[in-house]
Amino acid sequence: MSFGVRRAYKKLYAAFGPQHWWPADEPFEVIVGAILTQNTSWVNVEKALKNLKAAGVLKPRALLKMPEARLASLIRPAGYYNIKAGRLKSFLGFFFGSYAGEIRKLRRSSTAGLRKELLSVKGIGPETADSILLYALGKPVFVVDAYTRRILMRHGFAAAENTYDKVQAYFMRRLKHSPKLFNEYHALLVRLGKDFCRKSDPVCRTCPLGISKT
DNA sequence: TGCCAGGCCGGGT
DNA sequence: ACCCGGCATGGC
Repeated sequence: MSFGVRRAYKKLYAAFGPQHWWPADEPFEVIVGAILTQNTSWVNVEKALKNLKAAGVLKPRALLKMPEARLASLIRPAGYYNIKAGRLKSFLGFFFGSYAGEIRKLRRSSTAGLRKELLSVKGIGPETADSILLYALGKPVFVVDAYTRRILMRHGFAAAENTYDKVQAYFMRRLKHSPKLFNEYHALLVRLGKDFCRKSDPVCRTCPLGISKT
C-alpha cells in the first residue's frame, strides 16, 4: 500500500478547502440522513429530508409515533423506502428504548460501547454507526465509505486489506484522534470521489492526489 | 437506455 | 469467513 494518509489530507484540503460537514441542522437530522443515504445519492436524500421537514416530523418523537407506511411514503425519493422506513423505526426503538430519545444521553455514552450498540440495531452497519458517532455526536471515529475504498484501491492499497475495519484502522493509526480532523478528512474524500472517482470514471490522472495506478 | 449513488441484511457456500 | 441477490428512486 502506498497511500500517504497525511500527505493526501494536505493535498485535498489545499485543493478543496473545508467542506462544512455534515450538511444538517441538528444531530437527529444527521442520524436520519445517515440512514437515508445508504447506497443512495445525497440529492435524493435531501428531497426526503425536505418532505419530512415540510410535514414537521423531522423530530424523534414525531417519527416514533408515525405509522411506518406513512414514513415510507415521505422518504420515497431516497429509494429503498420500505427498507429504510423499517431501519428508521428500528433505530427509534433503540433510541427511545435505551436513551429516552435524547441526543445528550447518547453523547454521554462511551464511544466503543455505543458503537457496539448501534451495530446491533437492525439496519445500522459500520458506516452508518460511525457517521452517527462522528457527525451527530462528535466522537473521534474515522468513517469509511465506498469512495474511500475506491480511492485507496486506485492508489495501490492492497485489495485484501480493503475491508471496513482494516481501512478504518489504517487511517486511525496514522492520524491524531480528532473529531474535527476525521470530519474534514472523510468529507474531503467524498468530495474527491464525487468529482473524480465515481465507479464509472476511468482511473484518474488529473485529480488533486495525482494518481499513480495504471 | 443503462448504470450509478456517502449500505445493509439474510441466505447460501 | 466470504459471496450474492434484493432493495428503489432520480440524474446523467
